[in-house]
Amino acid sequence: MPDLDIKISLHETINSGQIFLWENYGNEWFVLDGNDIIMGKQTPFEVITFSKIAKNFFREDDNYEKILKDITKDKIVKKATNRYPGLRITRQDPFQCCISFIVSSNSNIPNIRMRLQKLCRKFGKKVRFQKRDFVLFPEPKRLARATLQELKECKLGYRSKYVLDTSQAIASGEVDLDELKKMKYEQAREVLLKLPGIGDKVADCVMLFSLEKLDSFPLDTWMLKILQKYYSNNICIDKKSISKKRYEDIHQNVLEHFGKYAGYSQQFLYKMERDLNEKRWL
DNA sequence: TACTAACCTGTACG
DNA sequence: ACGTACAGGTTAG
Repeated sequence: MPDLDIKISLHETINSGQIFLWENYGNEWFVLDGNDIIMGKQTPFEVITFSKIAKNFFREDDNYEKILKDITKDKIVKKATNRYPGLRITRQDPFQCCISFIVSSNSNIPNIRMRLQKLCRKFGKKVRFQKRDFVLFPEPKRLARATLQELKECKLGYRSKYVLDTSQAIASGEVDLDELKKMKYEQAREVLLKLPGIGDKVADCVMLFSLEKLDSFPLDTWMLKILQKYYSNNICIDKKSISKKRYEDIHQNVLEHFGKYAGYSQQFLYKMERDLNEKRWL
């Protein structure tokens, strides 16, 4: 019996480029999230965590209908919401989210996944959950005392130094990611941008997927392409890459056009355009 | 302030 | 085969 009133689609959500460490076994989906594991079953819908703490990983607490009503004022977004019913933004562990997107720079999804898996295997704790073996994502303090050599063995390349320095800043308490949840977008952004390896785009990803900033709108190469393709009348983008000042300008324009749930709009648009271009999600 | 080149690495393509 | 280009960007100059 297909669920006609599907509120959360595990398949669409997990296959939308916001999560890299996941596995699917039929009806069951497992997502690595910090020192926890999220297991979702699609039908009947159920979410169980390794920690037994409910954390609304799929943002079950969002008023999805209200958000859809708001973002579908835009016709292109409306089309995407019809195509991907149940696509959600996730609420991820902030540290894992930081490292994941630092590692994502100038790379592609299969490669990002490979690096993160190597990080887990080298530094993560082994656990057993639902009769399966997993290795958790490493804790900040563990990565903080890794060597550059070890990180390079995980194929992080020049990102190794960024991962090490950022891990140290977080492990030492110099930057408290949980504190950023309480701040406004601009304030949290300012703090994140001080961390090495975190620039405009990565900061937006971290804020959208782990720091409760639904007004974040990561501007990657795909989103720039999308804005040029569908929104050239509303938002002017002349080049392939953009400068720092331009990024802030465009974000302001984007917010005015898409509204306070711009992050959700972004996820639907991103998902649609990637699929249109037959890009891999794993 | 705005713009560029360099950057690790795996994979897809010619 | 084997070389080249490119991928959810960031940084230094």
